[in-house]
Amino acid sequence: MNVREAAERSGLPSKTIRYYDDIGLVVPDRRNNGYRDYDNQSVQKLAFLKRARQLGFSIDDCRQLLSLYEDKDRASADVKALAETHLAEIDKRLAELEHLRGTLKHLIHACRGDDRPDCPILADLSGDE
Amino acid sequence: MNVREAAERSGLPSKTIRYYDDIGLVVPDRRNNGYRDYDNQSVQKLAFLKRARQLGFSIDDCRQLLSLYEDKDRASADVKALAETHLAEIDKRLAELEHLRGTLKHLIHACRGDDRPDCPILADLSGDE
DNA sequence: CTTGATCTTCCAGTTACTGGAAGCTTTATG
DNA sequence: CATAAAGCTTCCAGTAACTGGAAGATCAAG
Repeated sequence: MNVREAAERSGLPSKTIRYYDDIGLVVPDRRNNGYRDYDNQSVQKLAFLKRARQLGFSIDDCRQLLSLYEDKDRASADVKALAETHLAEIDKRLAELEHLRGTLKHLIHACRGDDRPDCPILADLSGDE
Repeated sequence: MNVREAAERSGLPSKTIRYYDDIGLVVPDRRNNGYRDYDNQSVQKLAFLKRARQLGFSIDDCRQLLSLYEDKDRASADVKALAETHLAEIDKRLAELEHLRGTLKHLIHACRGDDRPDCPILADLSGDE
């Protein structure tokens, strides 16, 4: 499929998809006319990238994550170690997101209007880790 | 306190803290010698920014989030609406992170070594929403 | 067979930092 | 007191990851 359809299915702008091709992150086949030709697997990788980038993982992180599925030469233990490193990172972010959620929820329920200047949420903003 | 100590306490590099001053995100007092002087509240905002940025919220999002605590002129209903918008965004990201976590966990447990080329995780990469 | 939409590459601009130079201030040491 | 190291300042240039726009090729419809 063309880049436009890959964009629609993955949720990423075509511009970004071409950029990911340029940097070798998701490289599609080319047709005789030079057009990029994406298959379903590439679209899935792109959708995965959309998620992971949105969640603050760097392009380099994403490259590693994608390599988990691609690098057939890597030893099984390495794959597992790499995946577990990223899993720990994800768990850390989950905890931080949940903290952020709690802070905001607290704000909504406890601090309205005139009470806000005195509300104690700022003291809680930085978390407790 | 000086920028260095604010950096140590918030976890952000001093460079970034100066940048946040430049763009008016967290503006400290200045001493007579021109040095920036941060108080605890600013440090807490900086730590909050570290979290939120790491989790993929833009500077503009962060500006809004910080304004929830600062803008005393805003009507209570507006504050609540803004906070709830961001809360919804956070919930969406929580779900995405959890999905990512599930994918990785599945990889670790179900696909090792020689089985990987055939493992069905790629088909699951893009999620189901 | 032309018009309009999509595709291509390339180059410039944006966001959010990040590193380094040049210089002032403060602090530690002889 | 001198002076050297450390830390502060501003400013300017560079990086990462896009993002927009120009110039031109290609394709699908009327």
